[in-house]
Amino acid sequence: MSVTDINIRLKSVAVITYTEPMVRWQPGTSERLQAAALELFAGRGYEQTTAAEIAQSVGLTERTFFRHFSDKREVLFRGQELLTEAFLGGIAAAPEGATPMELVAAALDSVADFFPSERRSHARLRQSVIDQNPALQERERHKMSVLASAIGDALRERGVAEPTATLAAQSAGMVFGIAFTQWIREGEERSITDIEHELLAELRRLTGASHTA
Amino acid sequence: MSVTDINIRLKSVAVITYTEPMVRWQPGTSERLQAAALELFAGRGYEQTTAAEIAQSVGLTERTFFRHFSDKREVLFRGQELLTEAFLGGIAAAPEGATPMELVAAALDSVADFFPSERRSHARLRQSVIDQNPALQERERHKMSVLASAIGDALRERGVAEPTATLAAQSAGMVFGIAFTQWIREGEERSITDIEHELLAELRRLTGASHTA
DNA sequence: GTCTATAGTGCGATAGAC
DNA sequence: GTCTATCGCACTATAGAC
Repeated sequence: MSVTDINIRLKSVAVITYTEPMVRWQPGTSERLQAAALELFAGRGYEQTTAAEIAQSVGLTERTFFRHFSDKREVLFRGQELLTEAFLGGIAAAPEGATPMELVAAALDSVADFFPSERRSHARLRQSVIDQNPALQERERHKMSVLASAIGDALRERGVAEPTATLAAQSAGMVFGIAFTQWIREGEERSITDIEHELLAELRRLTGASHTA
Repeated sequence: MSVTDINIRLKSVAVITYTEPMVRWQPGTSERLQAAALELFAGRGYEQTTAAEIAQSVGLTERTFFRHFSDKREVLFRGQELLTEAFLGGIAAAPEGATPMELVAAALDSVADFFPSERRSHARLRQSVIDQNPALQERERHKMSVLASAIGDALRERGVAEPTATLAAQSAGMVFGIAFTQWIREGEERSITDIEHELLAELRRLTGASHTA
C-alpha cells in the first residue's frame, strides 16, 4: 500500500465525517460556554465555579475557555457589543437636524428589540448572578461606560459640541441603566422604551425644576 | 504554676513591648504603601508591578500589603470614602425645603476642598495610571457607582421619591465625573466647582432644549 | 507567616477545515 | 499547503484559608 493510497483513504473518511459536520468542533462554542456558565453561576455561585468546570461541562478544557473569553467574567457580558451597535444605529438613523436630546431619545428607542418581554426572566437570572458579585458589577459598569463613550463619539461625529456630547451620551447611558433595572423588577409590566420615556420626562422635570420647594 | 499565672506573665510581656511604641509598626503604613504603589505603577506600569514589590519597597511583606488592601487595585482608591462623606455632608447641610436639583448642587459644591489647584498634578499622575489599565478603570467606575448609590440613599432619606432620587443621584455622579476629567485636563484653570456649575447649566439646556434644531 | 487554589499567560503539539 | 480551534503543560501573581 502506497502513501497515495493512505491519503485517498483518509480523504474519503474526511468526506464521510463532513456529512456529519463538526464532530470535534461543534459550532457555537462561545454560546454553549455562556449558557453553561450562567447555569453554573446561578446554581453554585460565581466564585464557587471555576473556569475549568464551565469548560468541562461542555466538553472543553480550561485553556479553550480562555481562548473564547479573555477572563472569567467576560462570559456573562457578550452581547453588549450588539447593544452598542443598536444604540449607534439609532443615532445614525435620526434625521439631520435632530437636537442632541432627540439623538439621545433615538438611541434609547433603538434598543427595544433587545428587550422583549420574553427575555425578562433570562435577564433577571443573569442580573441576580451579577448582583451577588462585586467583580461582576464592576465589569457591568465598565461595559456601560464603554457604551456611553461610544455614544459620545457618535454624537461628536454628528457635530454635537463638548461638553454637550459627553453630557448627552452619559445621560443616555444613565437613563438606559435605570430603565433596565426597573424593567427586570418583579411586577414591572411596561416595555423598556416606555420606562425610558418616563425617565427622560422626569429628567427634564428634575433639571428644569424651579428653585422653590 | 496555674493557668492564671501564665496569663499574667503573657500580659506583662505585652505591656513591655508596648512601652517602646511603633518600632516595627510605623504609622501611616497604608499611606506609605499608596505612595509607593503610585510611584511604581507610574514608573513601570500597573501590571508589571507586583504587590510583593510594593510591599518590599517600604520594608513590608506581600501579606501585609493584602492586610491593608483587599486587592491590588484598591491601593489606588482609598480616599473615595472621604469623598463620599463630603458629598453626603453637603446634602445634609442643605436647607429643609431644597429641591432635588438643589440637593444635587449642594452635594457637588461640597467637594471643592478635595480638589485644590495644588492637587492637580498628583491627580493627573494617578489618572494616567488608571487610564492605562482597564482593570483600574473598572474599579474607578465601580467606586463612582457606589458614590452615586450613597447619594441616592441620602436623597431618599430626605424624602425625594423614585425615580427622581436615583436620577438625581446618578446625575450628580455623572456631572462630578465629567467635571473631574475636565479639571485635570492640561491647560484647564477653572476650579472643579466652576466646571460643575457650567455642566449643570449645560445639562439644563440639554434636557430643556426645544425640538427644533 | 505559610500554604494552597484559582486566574490567567505563553508556547508547542495536534487535528480538522479549506 | 494554510488557517484556526483545541489541547496540554509549565508557569506566575493574586488572593484567601489556615
